[in-house]
Amino acid sequence: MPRPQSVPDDALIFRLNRVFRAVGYEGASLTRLSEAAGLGRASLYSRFPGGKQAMAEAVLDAATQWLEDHLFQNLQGPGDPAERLFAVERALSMYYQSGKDSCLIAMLSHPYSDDGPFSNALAEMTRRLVDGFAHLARDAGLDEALARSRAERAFVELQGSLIFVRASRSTQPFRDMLARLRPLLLDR
Amino acid sequence: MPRPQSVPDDALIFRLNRVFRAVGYEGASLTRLSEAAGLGRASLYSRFPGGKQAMAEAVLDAATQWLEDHLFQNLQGPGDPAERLFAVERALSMYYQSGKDSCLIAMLSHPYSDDGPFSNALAEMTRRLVDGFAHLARDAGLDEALARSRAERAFVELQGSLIFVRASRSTQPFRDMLARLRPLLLDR
DNA sequence: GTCTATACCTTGATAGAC
DNA sequence: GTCTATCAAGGTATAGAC
Repeated sequence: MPRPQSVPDDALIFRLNRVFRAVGYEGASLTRLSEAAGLGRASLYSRFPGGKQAMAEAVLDAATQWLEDHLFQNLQGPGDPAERLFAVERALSMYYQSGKDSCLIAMLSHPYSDDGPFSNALAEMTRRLVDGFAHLARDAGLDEALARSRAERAFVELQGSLIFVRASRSTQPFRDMLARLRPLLLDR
Repeated sequence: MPRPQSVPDDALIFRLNRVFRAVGYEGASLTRLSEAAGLGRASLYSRFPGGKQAMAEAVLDAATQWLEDHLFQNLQGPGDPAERLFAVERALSMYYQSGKDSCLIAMLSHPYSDDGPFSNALAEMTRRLVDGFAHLARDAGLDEALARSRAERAFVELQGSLIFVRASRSTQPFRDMLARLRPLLLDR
C-alpha cells in the first residue's frame, strides 16, 4: 500500500489556483506555491513532474471544468433565462469572491501578438464564456447579432470590473457590474 | 564637461514604460529592462539609484503626466463635449496602440487588500480618470449621479476591452469599446 | 508521497575601470 | 555615463533518504 497523498489533488490544485490568480505566473514562485499548498517544493515536483508550467496548466484545466459545471450549465439552459441568470450571478460572485479574486484569464494572458504557453487555453476559455453569455441572451429573445454584442460587453464588463476592484480597493464595482448584467443580457 | 547621456531621460523612460506595460512588475527583469533601454544593467542603476522600483515609479509619474497633458485636458474642457470626446478617443487609441498595449493600472496593481508600492499612485490615477470621464459627461448635460455612473462604466469598459484584446488576440474589442464611449458619456 | 539537501541558473544590485 | 566583472539572494529543478 503506497503512502497516501497528504493533500488531495483537488485541494492541491485549488490552493495553487489561488496563488496564480493572486500574483500571476511570474509572481508565483515555487516557494509561494509550496507554502500555499502545504507541501515542500520537491513534493510539488513529485505531483507535477512538468514543474510550474504543469501546475498552471492543471489549474487552468480545473478552472475550465469549474466553469463548465457551474457557469455554462446555467448559461446554456434549459430553463427560464431570468432564473438561469440568477444562478450565473451567484456562480460569478462565488468564483470571484465578490470581486476580491482576480481572473485567471487576465492574470495568465500575455502581451498582444506574443503568445505564451497558455494563449490557446485562455482564448478558448474566453470564447466559451462569450458564447455562453450569447446563448443566454438569445434564449431571452435577442437576435443573433445583438446577443453576440451584448455577450462581448458582458465579458468586458466582468474583466473591467475586476481591474477596477483591484485598483480602487473596493468591491463596489463588481457588485455594480453584476447589477448591470441582467438588463445587458435579457433586455432588448 | 561630463559625458552626455547616450539615451535621453524621456526616451529611456518611454522604453522602460513599454516593458512594464507588456509584462508587469515581476515580469520586468533588469535584463529585459536593460535590453529595451539599450543600456547595461549597471547603467540603469546609475540613472535610477533606487533600482527597479524607482524605474517603475518614474514610469508611473511620466504616464500620469502624459494623461494630464493629453487626456485630462480634453476631459475637463473647455469646448464642445462631443469634440473633446473625439480628441479623447484619439488619445486613448494612441496611448493604448489600438488596444495592443496594456494599461499600467492593470499591470502594476496588486491583489485586493494587499497593497504594493504603487497602490496609492494607481488608485489616484484611477480616480482621476473616472473623475475626468464624469466631468465630460456632466458637461454633456448628464446629472451628477448619472455622470458618475457612466464614468465608472467607461473606465470598466476601457480596462475590460484591453483584457479582451489580450485574451482573444484581436484588437476589435478595443475599437468596439471606443465606439461605445460616445453614447455612454454623452447621451442621456 | 514527502522530506532535507543541494545543484545550478537568474535575479537585483554593487564596485571599479574607462 | 557606461561598461565589465562580480556578489548575495532568490529562482527552478533534482537526488536520495525515509
